[in-house]
Amino acid sequence: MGADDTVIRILATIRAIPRGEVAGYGEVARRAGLPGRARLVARLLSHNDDPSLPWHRVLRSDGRIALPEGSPGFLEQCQRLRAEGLRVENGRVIGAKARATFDEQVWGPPD
DNA sequence: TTAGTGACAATAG
DNA sequence: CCTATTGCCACTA
Repeated sequence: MGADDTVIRILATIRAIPRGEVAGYGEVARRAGLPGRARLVARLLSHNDDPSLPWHRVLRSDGRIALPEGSPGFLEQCQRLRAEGLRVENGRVIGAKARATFDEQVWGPPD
C-alpha cells in the first residue's frame, strides 16, 4: 500500500501543474512530499501510458527537456509546450520557470 | 551482493 | 554560458 500512495501523490502533483507553467522533476518530488526522489518521478513518466497526464510540463531543473533531442517524445513535448504559449528554444523552455511553490506564493519571485 | 543504468540535481571550474 | 564531477534513488543483470 505505501508504494502506491507515493505514485498517486506524484501523479496528482503533476496534474496540479497549471496549464502554461512547468516544473522540474525534483520540484515535483518535493511538492509530493518526496524530497530526493526526482529520478523516481522520471521513471514514472518513462513508464506512464495515461494520455490525460500533462507529462510535457515536467522538465529538468535547468528548464531543458529531459528526452533525447530529436526523439519523437522530444518533438511531441516541444509541440505541446508551445501549444500552451511557452517559448521553447533549442530544447529549453525560456521564461515561465517552475513557480507556484509555497515560498514564492508568499514571498514573491526571487530577483 | 556488486555493477551498471536512467525522461535527475547540485556544485565547481 | 558551457562541460565535468559527484551524489542520489530505484531497478536490473
